[in-house]
Amino acid sequence: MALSKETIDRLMGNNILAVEEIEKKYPPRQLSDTQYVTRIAPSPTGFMHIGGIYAALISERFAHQSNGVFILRIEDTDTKREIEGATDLIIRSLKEYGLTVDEGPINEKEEIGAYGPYTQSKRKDIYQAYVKQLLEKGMAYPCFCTEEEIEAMRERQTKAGGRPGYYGLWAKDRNLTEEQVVAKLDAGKPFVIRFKSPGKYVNKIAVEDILRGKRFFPENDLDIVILKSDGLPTYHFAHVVDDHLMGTTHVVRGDEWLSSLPLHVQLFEAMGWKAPKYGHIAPIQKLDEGARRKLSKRKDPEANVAFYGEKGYPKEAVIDYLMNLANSDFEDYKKANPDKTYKDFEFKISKLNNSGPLLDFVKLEDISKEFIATLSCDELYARLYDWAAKYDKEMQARLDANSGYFKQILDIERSNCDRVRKDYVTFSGIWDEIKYFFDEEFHLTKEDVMKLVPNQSLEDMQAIVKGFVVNYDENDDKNEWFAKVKEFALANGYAKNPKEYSKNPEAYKGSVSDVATVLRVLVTGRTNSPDLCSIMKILGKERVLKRLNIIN
RNA sequence: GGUCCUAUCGUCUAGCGGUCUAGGACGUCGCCCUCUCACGGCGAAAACACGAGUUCGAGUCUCGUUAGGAUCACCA
Repeated sequence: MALSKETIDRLMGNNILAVEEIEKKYPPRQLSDTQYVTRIAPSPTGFMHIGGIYAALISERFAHQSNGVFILRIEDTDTKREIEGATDLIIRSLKEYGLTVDEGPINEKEEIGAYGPYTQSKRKDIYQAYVKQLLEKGMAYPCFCTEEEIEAMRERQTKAGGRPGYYGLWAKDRNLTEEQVVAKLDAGKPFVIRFKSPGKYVNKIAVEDILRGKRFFPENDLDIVILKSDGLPTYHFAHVVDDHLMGTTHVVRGDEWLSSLPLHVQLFEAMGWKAPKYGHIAPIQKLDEGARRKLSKRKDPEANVAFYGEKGYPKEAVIDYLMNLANSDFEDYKKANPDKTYKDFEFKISKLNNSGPLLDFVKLEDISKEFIATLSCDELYARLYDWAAKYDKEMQARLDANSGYFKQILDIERSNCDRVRKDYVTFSGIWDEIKYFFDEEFHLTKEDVMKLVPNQSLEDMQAIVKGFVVNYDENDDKNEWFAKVKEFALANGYAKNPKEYSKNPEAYKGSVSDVATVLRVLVTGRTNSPDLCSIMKILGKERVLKRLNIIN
């Protein structure tokens, strides 16, 4: 019972594309069955969510691992929520994390790929052509209900204990006669186009999910809106049209879509198209006062990928962490293959957790630390510099002014030793670890020292300094340097090692480690630091002596 | 409320009927190494949500219960 051609033209206008023409422009891809086409389809509504990167990583791996195609499609059909610059941010974020898109927008103006446009607002004509086709087949109809009417209907439905929605007898515009439609059109009433669902709620359908296996749902019987009054499609319809035309083989998306799966399957069937395979992934969650919840865009700063950049987590660490969340055996792989990257790892989408992983910063920090430890001094310097240039101008200025000095500092126990220290967790945290190397940041007082070394008297500390200074030669290597410290310690009532001391604490003033601690605190203001001998060499004799003199 | 998803150490998880007195990683704790702190090495504590069933045998299969989560828009 389709409407007449005239009425459909009034509904849709009369310069609608022919669907045959469209289909011709989007030929099936020449790919084998084992090459997958995936996509991520974010909305430009604000910042890039870490969950978006997570989903992108999964889709990207899935596609590229199979020698397939990874598409970026911008879903900007909600003009009210759209935010200026958000598309650009999405593109930049993906790029930053090494998620290479084969097709899609590459900046605000250009795009790559033969199946575009990849921005939904630019595909308006395409959707409308298919809506018109559905109208012609009598599988869709105009609905003139106002938002208030729909709202009132929903209220009545829920009050009566029923299922809310535009379906069955509630779908009052479903069987409008041609005359009624024309009359409403004449009256200038705004309308939407709804899909005339052929489904029955009591029927059960089976749908295959690549992560979860076969699942059963009630058939969809909701006459959902496919074309909004602004002429743009809703997600459901755009998804079906785009993924058909673009040849998507696997739709990997958030599990919030699971419940509309019956609808999407039905839509594909109504269009006469083969539906893609679906995989629904659970969202990343966080622990909030003992309860798990989805990361909130508004409440949680860590939901924003920019957060990780600002903090200076290396992007490799973030990706490795996310990969670990997706496939926990990735860390075993990394351990067995330290030189390989996540791209060499055989990612298995079926191994994804179905309940939603919890964001764990302790683990991320561990991965980050391990990664930074693999960097050479020059690499670390370059990475730190890039970070500073973007997020910390003051730090950048310091690096510019003292690059050689910084490299010396960053190289302590790095290139010249087989086990690299893991003091640096993030780029933003490095400065705090090393700022004692800068006199303007070094304000140690006698009182500070006494607080930091409570088990040594001032006299003993002064004696240690005196004993150290007489023999100090800045050209000594590590062994010579330490031999002198030891010599002094032994001659002055300190045990030669902590074990000896703890065996017989009454016999000593402390152990050689106490001697080292006194020197360390005086020189660095901290009770822990990398190799003291190296630090002193970098600082230079003059400054070392000045610092040692603090307690005199 | 309807529909749907999920459930193994604190966290990420391995496990796909016997090889599970449940394995790994991070974290925690202890010991060793050690000039401090680290690094490294070794070790410990730490989990199958609960209840029925199927079976010779259940973490693994079925059903219930409970608890989390998602969804029910002219938002995606």
